Parts: sequence; structure tokens; C-alpha cells
Amino acid sequence: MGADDERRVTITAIAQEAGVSVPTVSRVLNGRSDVAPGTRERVEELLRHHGYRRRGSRGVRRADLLDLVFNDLDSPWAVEIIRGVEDVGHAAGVGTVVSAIHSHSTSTRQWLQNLQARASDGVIVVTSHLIPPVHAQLRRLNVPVVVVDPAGVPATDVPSIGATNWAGGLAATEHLLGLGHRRIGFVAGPPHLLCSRARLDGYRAALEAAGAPLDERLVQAGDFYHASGFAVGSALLDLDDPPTAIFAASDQMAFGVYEAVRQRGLRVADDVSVVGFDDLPEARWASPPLTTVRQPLVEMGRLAARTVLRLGQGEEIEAPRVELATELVVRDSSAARPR
Amino acid sequence: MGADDERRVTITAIAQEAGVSVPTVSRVLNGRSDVAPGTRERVEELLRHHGYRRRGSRGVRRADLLDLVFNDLDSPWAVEIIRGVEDVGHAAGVGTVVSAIHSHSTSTRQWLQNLQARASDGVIVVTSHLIPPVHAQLRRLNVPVVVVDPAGVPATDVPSIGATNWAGGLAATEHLLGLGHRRIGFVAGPPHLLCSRARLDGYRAALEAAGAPLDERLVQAGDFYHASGFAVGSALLDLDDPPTAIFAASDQMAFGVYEAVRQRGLRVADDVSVVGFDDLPEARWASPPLTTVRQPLVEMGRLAARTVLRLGQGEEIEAPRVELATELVVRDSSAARPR
DNA sequence: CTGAAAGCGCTTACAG
DNA sequence: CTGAAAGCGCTTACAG
Repeated sequence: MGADDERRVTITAIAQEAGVSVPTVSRVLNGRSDVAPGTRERVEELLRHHGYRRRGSRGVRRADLLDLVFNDLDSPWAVEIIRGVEDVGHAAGVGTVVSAIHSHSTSTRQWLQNLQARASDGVIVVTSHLIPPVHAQLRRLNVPVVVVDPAGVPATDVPSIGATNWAGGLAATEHLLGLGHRRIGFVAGPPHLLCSRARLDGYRAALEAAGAPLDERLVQAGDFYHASGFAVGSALLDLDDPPTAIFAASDQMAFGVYEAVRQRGLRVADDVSVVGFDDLPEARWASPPLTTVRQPLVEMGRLAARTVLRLGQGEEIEAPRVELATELVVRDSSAARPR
Repeated sequence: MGADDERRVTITAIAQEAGVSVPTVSRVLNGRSDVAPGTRERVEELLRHHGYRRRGSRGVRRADLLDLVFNDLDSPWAVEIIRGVEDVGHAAGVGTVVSAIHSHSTSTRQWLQNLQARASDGVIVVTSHLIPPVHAQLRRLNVPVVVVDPAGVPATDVPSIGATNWAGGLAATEHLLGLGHRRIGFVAGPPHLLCSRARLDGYRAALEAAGAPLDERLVQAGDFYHASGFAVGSALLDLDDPPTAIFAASDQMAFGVYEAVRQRGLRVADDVSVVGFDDLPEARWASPPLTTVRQPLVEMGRLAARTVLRLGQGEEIEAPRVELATELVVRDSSAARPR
């Protein structure tokens, strides 16, 4: 977004090409209702095609802005994504507007209005079901959208960036199997999230491949936060035939499991192996340091920003869905099965 | 920031009032050098007085934006502040632009340019020495500034919002003294930061008031991050006459101290009491849960946003410097001195 | 539903 | 250092 985009189209150019007057294009742009459907469509097509964006008079450069939307800002997760996006945005002279919509419809509407007023160049949505009407509205505004860590199977026309959750679930479980564990508990994430399901499937696939029994009582869902890890971890450890290892679908839940283990007078690693997912900064500093599956959150943010910026310039994206590699980081919370 | 600010001044009005032409005002606005000092001053004064902000043609509403600037986005800290600011901004229809300048001058210059392009309504600077030229530039742009957790003694003309660091340091140390500890180590923050110095002074004041000896070997500075807590904690514990309690000026350093304690085969609380500062979400989930001094980070963010928004509307601020109360949260990492 | 006209807020040469 | 003039990109009545 430097000097290279000085040559952007004006509504005058669009009007000419569409064979309509300037005011008509202006009306389409502002979502006024008094435009014939055919005209509207033709103009919108051209606006989209040229990647039109409103400009001020003469050399008045518009603000270059990019919207980064979370459901909530209460996870240590969020700041990693922000870092990645900000990094790329900053370098490109694009500001990163961070919002939390709390899955609340009035909040979402408010946000959409704000977004429109600030004429954002692109939107990055993190782990969210952006409801279809919002999508439609964004399309009308001609704002490119990229989804990070898609909540559900993303629409094919919206680029998405995720991590290889299935492979991560597989790797973590194989690691525990390799240490001799056979009864491996799984603290899943919320079942409606795609990433949760992929991690769970990876866990199952590893067990199956190893010919280990799949005991459904060993699988229970949490909500990614500490408390649920503690609750589910406790439930698993209180089973008649408790697991010797527990794989949690988030680091925070893994720390909750730590607590559950300790509360029972057991030791992490020595008595119960624990593996997490995310590799938050604190994983390295937990005691014992947590074995976990690393998600490249900063890189995901970076890629999302680059993608949405390129989209904004009218460039084509090669792959609409990208998954960045996860990586198993072995530390001290996992050990050979006690005999 | 709603419909209420439609009536803003234009440069035409300013020009008239200043008795100069419109282009001259435009030049002042754009920081062009070819304006006589006297003229510039007069025009700037009027711009400031009327709270001028650039507008597009006709009814083109400008983006309502607020800049939140960190040195770095690598602390779990940051997200708490962001939450507070976003919360207030969102409700007011104002977008929160988050940046990290990494105390890097090119990065800062870049940011300033971006800020100017996006015509931000206000700037919230977190724990930073915003160098004087930057301040001067912001003033020229007529952008209100609020500092959160000021790095140094803030200029009297810049409102600042902090926490009662001194009182927090005092409370934590008194707590440990009350548990019978006399040799209390202190892992300080970076000495150039005001908050570090205040916490340290609180620690000293408590010792002094209790008539406890002040051993300077028991005070060593870290950088607020984990690793330094581990390093300093280790050094303190390796002293000939080690402390029975360690107060760290950040939660992350406190967790580093946990590691140092464990590495020596000692137990937190039972053998060495540990107290932190911040009350990050993970403090509750550490094992043992960390006794710490709570900083109301979200509230600090909220107040900063409200303040900068009010400043932007030309309102007067009652108190230029506010400190929100810290609070000692006693959990399980502190215990009576072992005999 | 659409365009010709007027106009807004601003900036950029140009001249002095 | 400053202003009169031209002009840009857009929007808003107004008329049909």
C-alpha cells in the first residue's frame, strides 16, 4: 500500500465504463435503494473488478486499514494473531483495527457500521461463524475477507487460513502411544468448531492405526479454557480405569489437567503424561514444561494479513484454503508409561 | 462520536477567522515548511481551539479511530489493555488501531505517518517513552494523547493513567512480613521504568516500617519476562543466606522464580514464599496459585479510551494523572516462614 | 430510476 | 511566504 496504489480508479472512470452518470455510481456505492437492479449489478461488478475504494479530493490519501475481528479477546491466543497481523500491516502502512464482537448481534451490527464508516481495506475474521447476512454486506462493500482458524467448513469463496489440526492431533497421540501409553484421555475442544473436530479425529486415527482400543468414555469436551481442563481432567482421572496419559486440545486445558493431576496426589509425567495444543509462551515455563503441539499463530496472522492485502489489490489468491503445519514440541510433561 | 460532531469546523472557517487564505491553512495542516512562523502559530492555535479534523466532501463521514500503541505485543499484559480500550471504543463507534513500535525509530516514523494518514482521533501510548519530537508532531496534528502506565514521570500536560504501584509493592511486602518473613528477596523490573521504581520503593518502605533489615543483595532487577525471573530467583536462592520469600515485580518473573525454587528441590510456599505482580489470568492456574498484586489492566484501558475520547471532543479532564488501585490477591504461593 | 447542475472540502500548481 | 485560480472526487438536491 505505498505509492503503488495512487492510480486507483475513481467513480468517474467507473461511470464511464458502465455507461452511467457519476451520481448513479455514487448511489450504488452508498447502498441507496433507488437504483435499477440491472444497473446496480453492472456497476457493482465493475467496482469489484477494479477494486474501487473511496478517495478524498486530490491527493488526500485514504486511511489504509485492516480489520481484525475476534469473538472475544480473552485468550492469550489472540495476542499472537494480532502480532502477526500488525507486523505485516505496519510494514505496509496499514493500520490494524482490532475488534471483539462477542457473537452478539447488536455488537456485530455496530461493528459493521463502524467498518463501513472507516472504509476498511480488508477483514480478517478469527474463529467465527460470520453469519451470511454479514458476509453479504461485506461483499456489497467490496471488502475482501479472510478467515483464520475457520469455525466451520468455510465457504469455498472465502479464503481461510488454519493449522494442520488433524496432523497435530495425530502427532500428539502417536507420541504418547510411542511412550507406551494405551489408555489416553482426550480433553476435546467445543464440538462445533472445525479445529476441535480435526484434533479429535487425529487422536482417533492414531489410536486406530496403532490398534489401540478406542474408549469413548476417555473423550470429553471442554471449552479450551483452564477450568474445563480441570473439570474434564478430574473426571477422567476419577474413572475406574483412569488413563495414564491425557491429551488436551488446548494448552490452557492442559494446565487445568495439571491441577487435576496434582489434586489427586499424582505427578505430571511420572504418573500421568499430559500433552497440550497451541504452544503458548507459558507452555515453556510451566512446571513441568509442557509437551504440546505448536500452532504457528503469528505466522497465521502474517499470512492472513498478506492475503487480505493482496486480495484488496485485486490479486488472485492461489489457494483459497491454507493450513500451516503444526509441530509437536516435546518437553517434560510426557514420559514413558509407568508400569 | 455520533451524529453530534457533524457541525465541525472546516478549513474555510478557520481561514476566515485567522484572516488568511484557505490554501495557507491547508499548508499548516500538512506540515508544509513554507509558512511564516507567526501565521503557523495563529492557525495552529485556531485548529486546536476548534478541534479541527479533516473531512471529506459533503457528507463523507470520516473514520472514527483511536490508536493504541505498545512497544511490543509480546506480553499477556497487552491483551488486557486492548480489551478495555476496544470495549469503550466499540461502543462509541470508534475503531481501535493497535500498533507495536518496538522502540525503533524507523518503525515509529512509519507509525506516525500512518497515524496521520488515517487521521486518528486520539492516541493511547502504553509504557513508553514517546520521544519529544513525536509528541511535538502529535500536538501539531492536534491529536489528544493519553499515556497508560507511564514509563517515566510524565509531562504534566499529558494525561496519564497508571496503577498504584507503590501501594502494591508495599502491600505485597507487608503481607510477607506479616507471615513472619524477614529476608525477602525482590526481583525488580527494569530500573528505567517508573512502575518498577515505585514497586521497589513500596517494598523498601514496608521493610523500613517493619524495622526489617534492608539487604541490597536481596534486590536484583529483571526485565519482567520469565527467563529473568528464573535467573534472578536462582541468584537469590544461591546466596549464602538466601531469602525465605521472594517478591517478583511481575507474574511472569514470579513463575520464573517458581522454576528456580523447584530446580533446587525446594517447594513454593512450604520452603519459599513467592508473590507476583499483575494478576494475569494464569496466576490463578499456576501451581500453586500465585499470590499477587492485581493491576486493573482492563479498567486502565477503559479509562484511557474514555479520557482520550473526551479530550478529542474538547472536554477538559479533571485530573491529568490518575492511578487506579492495585489489590493484593492472596492465594497459595505465600505461607508462614518455615522455622 | 437517472442525469445535469451545483456545490463541498480540500489540495496543487502558479505567480508574485 | 502567501493568495487567486483551477481542479479533484465525491454527494446532494432537483427535475423529469
